[in-house]
Amino acid sequence: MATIKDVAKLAQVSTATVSRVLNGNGYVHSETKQRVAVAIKELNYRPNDVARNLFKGRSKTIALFVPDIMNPYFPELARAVEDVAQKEEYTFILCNTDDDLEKERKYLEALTQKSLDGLVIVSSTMISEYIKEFNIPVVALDRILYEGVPSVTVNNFEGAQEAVKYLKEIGCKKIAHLAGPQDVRNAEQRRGGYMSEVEQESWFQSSLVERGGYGIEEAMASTTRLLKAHPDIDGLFAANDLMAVGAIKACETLGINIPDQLSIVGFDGIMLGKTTSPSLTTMAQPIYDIGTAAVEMLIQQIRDPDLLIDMKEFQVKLVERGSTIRKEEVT
Amino acid sequence: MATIKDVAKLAQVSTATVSRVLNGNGYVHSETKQRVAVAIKELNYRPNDVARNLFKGRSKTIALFVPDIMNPYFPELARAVEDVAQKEEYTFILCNTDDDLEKERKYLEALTQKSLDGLVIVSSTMISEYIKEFNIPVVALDRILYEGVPSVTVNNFEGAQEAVKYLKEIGCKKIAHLAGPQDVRNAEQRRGGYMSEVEQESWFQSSLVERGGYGIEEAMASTTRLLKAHPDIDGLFAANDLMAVGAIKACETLGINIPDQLSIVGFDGIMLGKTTSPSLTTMAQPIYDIGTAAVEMLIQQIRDPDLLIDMKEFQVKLVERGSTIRKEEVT
DNA sequence: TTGTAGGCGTTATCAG
DNA sequence: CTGATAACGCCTACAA
Repeated sequence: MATIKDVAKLAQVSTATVSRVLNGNGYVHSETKQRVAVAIKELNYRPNDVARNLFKGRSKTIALFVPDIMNPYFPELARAVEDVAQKEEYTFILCNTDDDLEKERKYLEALTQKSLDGLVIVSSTMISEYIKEFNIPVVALDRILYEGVPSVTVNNFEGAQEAVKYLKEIGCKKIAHLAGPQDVRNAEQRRGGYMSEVEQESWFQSSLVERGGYGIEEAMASTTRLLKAHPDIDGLFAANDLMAVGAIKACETLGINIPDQLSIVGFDGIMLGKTTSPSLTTMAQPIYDIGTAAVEMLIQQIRDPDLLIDMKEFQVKLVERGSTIRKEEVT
Repeated sequence: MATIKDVAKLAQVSTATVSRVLNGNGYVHSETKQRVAVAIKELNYRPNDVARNLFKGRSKTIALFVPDIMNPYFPELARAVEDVAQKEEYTFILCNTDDDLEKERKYLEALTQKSLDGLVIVSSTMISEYIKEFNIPVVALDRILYEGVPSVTVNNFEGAQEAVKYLKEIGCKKIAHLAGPQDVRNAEQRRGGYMSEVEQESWFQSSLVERGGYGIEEAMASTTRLLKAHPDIDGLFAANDLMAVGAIKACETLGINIPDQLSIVGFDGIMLGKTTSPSLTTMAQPIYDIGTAAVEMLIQQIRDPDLLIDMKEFQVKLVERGSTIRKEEVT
């Protein structure tokens, strides 16, 4: 690998001059600039970023922390973040945290040593103390960490309300909820939205809410329990699409026809919902846009660290597909 | 951030000594070692990796090039690569190349400037010249690049043969093939496997092979065309799971019952195949293991650059699910 | 067993 | 307009 010295020697100038033409700083006679340019081309010289980073103390690198890239929600997010990073000439590091505080800490420590510039993080575990300690620009995504960290989220509460309203409107008379993990903020918000819509209903009982993890298998079990206890449920709102898919699978096994006997609405709008049979009606998040917004916010923070904290909230949108159907009015 | 100098000062030794205890090099009196250790703890000192990398010329960083992380095959792969990287204390960089040669080149250039240590690459476009030029350890994954690059693959040809044999065995009398892109090596191998099994059959016609991209939508169109032209097809082998899912969706629209009227077998074993209705019979790849093997091979290359080229081939395995059914013998 | 000094490749400052 | 030179933080001969 050629270094700046080689270029300087070949062009018969000092390294300082080469550096100047490289960065477009200071004055350089156009003729010497030419000579340098030629030398650079000649040697196929590329500046060493590591040396640069050492000098500057930053690395033009950002990381994305997700619980698990295999969860279908995250690839689209990762894609968005990577696209922007690439466009802005940042290197993109991906970390799977498994929502494990210890793993998060390790990653952060390792990356700090590499002068990481910033971090987009999806986490329900990461605590303020840690982040503050590392003193690095952060944007929280999907789930708010704590006051004082810029974040990008969606209107979980209202989205959930809308989902339930929709189920009511198409004629559901008894609507259950598959709730997500208690320690995940957005899951609680969605449950809150559901509750606010059904609490006053005469048919409501607390046993219509079934708790579980954010996964397919668990949701299948939950759904089965739910339908055994309440065979007359005709509407189901799942806290995320994965759970909704689990519900669909469970109903397939139980011989319950969707949407005729039971209408199901999910949350997230992941691709998976398009390929099930029936395909899944869902409250879709603009996942790609969320990711884009998050990095852009992050890069702003990096450029101007004492920018005021920004919070952006996206709106979810009802996407009607095959898992719900409007009941015929029986007047 | 505390530096090695701060530690040296506090421990009343030279930076050389601190460096020695840090790296376990050379002799250091156990007592001074203690003092240094205390100072390190005291200052919460962490060595600056950028400076280290500058000195050493390597960065403890590896990258994974995939066409698009949103393609359901890749998250599992990425997870595997990242897991090993993390375990071996490498930083993991993810790049979406869109199978675009120019993008690949840009990434490679940028990463080379950052002293990338090695690269796992899934690509049908990347050409030998480029890689050689950058002179960096590489492991090709899923699709072989060219002779002389270590690679990890699966037995595409035999796997495809097995899929077709299986369809025959369960009683299919006319088996079509949804072939993948012509410029993707593994797609051609799978087509080859199919051909070798059907060429001799009296019912075979070349129009039973329908070409298309590796995506759902295209496959829906191809399937529809295929079934219009040959309504009597009772078996279908798709070059990958995504296409198979497309085929299932198309049949749903066409009112063709799967598996009763048509048995479908995919290739890859992605999670998506579990959630369709019916669920997808497929030739499953050990995706996670493949990823693991690739990085491990890469790290070996990094440690010992003039190791002999290694090629590893994994076996695909038939996973029977709902999209195929054994026909009753009519004797 | 420990310290000194030079260098990894760049950039910014300060003279000239 | 250009060239020395001192950092950035760390590591490894070479001396002592």
